Amino acid sequence: MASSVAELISGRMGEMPAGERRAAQTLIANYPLIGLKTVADFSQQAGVSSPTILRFVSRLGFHNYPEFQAALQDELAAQLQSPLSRTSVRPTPDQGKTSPVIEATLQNIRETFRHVSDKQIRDIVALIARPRSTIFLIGGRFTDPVARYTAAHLTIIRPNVFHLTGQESTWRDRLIDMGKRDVLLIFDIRRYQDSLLRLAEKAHARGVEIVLVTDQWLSPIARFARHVIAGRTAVPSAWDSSAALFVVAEALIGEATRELETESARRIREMEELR
Amino acid sequence: MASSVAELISGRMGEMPAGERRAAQTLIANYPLIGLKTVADFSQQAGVSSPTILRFVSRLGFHNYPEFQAALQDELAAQLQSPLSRTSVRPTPDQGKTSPVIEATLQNIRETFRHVSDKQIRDIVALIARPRSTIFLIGGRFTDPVARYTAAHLTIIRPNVFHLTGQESTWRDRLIDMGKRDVLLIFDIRRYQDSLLRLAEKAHARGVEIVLVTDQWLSPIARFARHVIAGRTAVPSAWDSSAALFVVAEALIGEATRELETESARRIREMEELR
DNA sequence: CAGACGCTGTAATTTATGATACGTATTTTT
DNA sequence: AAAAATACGTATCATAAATTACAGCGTCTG
Repeated sequence: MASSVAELISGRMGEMPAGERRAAQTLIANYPLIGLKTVADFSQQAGVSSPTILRFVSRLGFHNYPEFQAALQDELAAQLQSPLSRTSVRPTPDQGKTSPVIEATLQNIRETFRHVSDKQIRDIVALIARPRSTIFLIGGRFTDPVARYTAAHLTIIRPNVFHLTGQESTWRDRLIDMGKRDVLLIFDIRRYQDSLLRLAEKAHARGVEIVLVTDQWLSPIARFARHVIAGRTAVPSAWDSSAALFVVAEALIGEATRELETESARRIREMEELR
Repeated sequence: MASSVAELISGRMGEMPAGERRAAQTLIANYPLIGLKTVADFSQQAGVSSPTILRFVSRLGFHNYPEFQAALQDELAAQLQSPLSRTSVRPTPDQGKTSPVIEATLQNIRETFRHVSDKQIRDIVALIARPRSTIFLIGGRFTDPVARYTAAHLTIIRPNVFHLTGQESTWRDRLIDMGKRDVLLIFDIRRYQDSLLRLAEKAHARGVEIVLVTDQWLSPIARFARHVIAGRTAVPSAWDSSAALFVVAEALIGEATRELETESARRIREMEELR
């Protein structure tokens, strides 16, 4: 079972007539992007007619052109997810023999921050650092600890930070305290929890600014969120990894601390004195 | 002159209405492949209608959808051309590479696992997976969330997992339940907490096997611990980073799950049925 | 509270894309 | 060298995709 389209091609290049071979060569030379464009583009680039392209694709075993494009996209998706697994590039310089799960985790963190812009972080931090707003935090079954971690730090650098804890009914009642100036920071990865969605919906209805940290498949809460950060969670293990979300949380904490530098320094000093 | 589409998006995300922002978030989360599919696919994935996608694209400054796709393809082409420049061809080229704090975090994780031997992990997992023992978990001010996270997972794959929560007096009383067969998993980084040290000492006196996950300066609890894992926590920020500890926890969870594969599968199945 | 504005989805419209039929050219075979 | 078979391109068709028009809805504003 040939896995990649490129493999398929090199396997059957021999049996192909001249025109189709030109198509094959063009595709390999611009792999795989030319295959994602239209048949017309592809045919022009290859210097053949569009039916030739279609025959070529059909010879590869695909029933129609979109099916062929879907295969290319899937490959590309897999490649972009884990750049290190590319067959062409195998840099492994000194990172040597850490376990695959750890490597995947590191890659997830990197990849996550590739998709998060500075501006996004700054915008969220601006919300978090806004002195007059109250901040509520909550997470799902496995991510709630990350929410707690974040809360533990934020509560030191600024007032009015509350982690929504305990029974669902308990924090549902806290909705009454939330208003337009306030911020709800939610961590939610699949399988997404209905209870969190309901909370987000109601909070949104009250005008609360919702910040969502989720996985790359986006929790349905994204619908109500002002800001969404999508972290990578896939690792070769029975569980998803929340490490990337954890690092996102640390990044937010770090930036918020810098933002609130003077105030937080004062708070910390006062706290020390209270011991 | 904004070069990348991702950059464009993060620049204008703020001015966008809710629906278009959802589109933006979905695109960023699956960058850039979802943008190469059809408008219908994109809209469905984002949970909005196709006109919203078109308006979103138009707001980014493109005159039509194909033009937008062409821009994405050009980016992708540049990226695929020189795989090694993946890190340099970034959505936000203004910061060069990932922020120093993130880089330090990644380095910490890697460094941590360089010093942790497979045997160490295996020994600890053997303890955790021992069916007859009860497992208690606890952490310090900032690391307790990591303990909770670990507990949340372990409690799924095996019985008798307890996170020591609430007041110090509460968990001190749980000491009475701890015996020689049991395991106490402690997370503690500086500034080390006296309360945890006292707990560890007493548990040790009762013959409990203590596993300590700490920072590289080793919590005093190490004196009582059967196994110690020292993670790196230093980052250029106001706070220490617990990310390495978090990944250590995930590694333990992952290995324990594999170890208890058959039993945990059965438990998970039963749990599903109980819904 | 009424009116205006802006956002969003449904449905109709237009565009362009993939697929097919057929005739011509090219190669292969005897 | 002639006939057969295969390959290829032109022109046409069907269909799927992008686009536009419009109406409903919610949200701010005076």
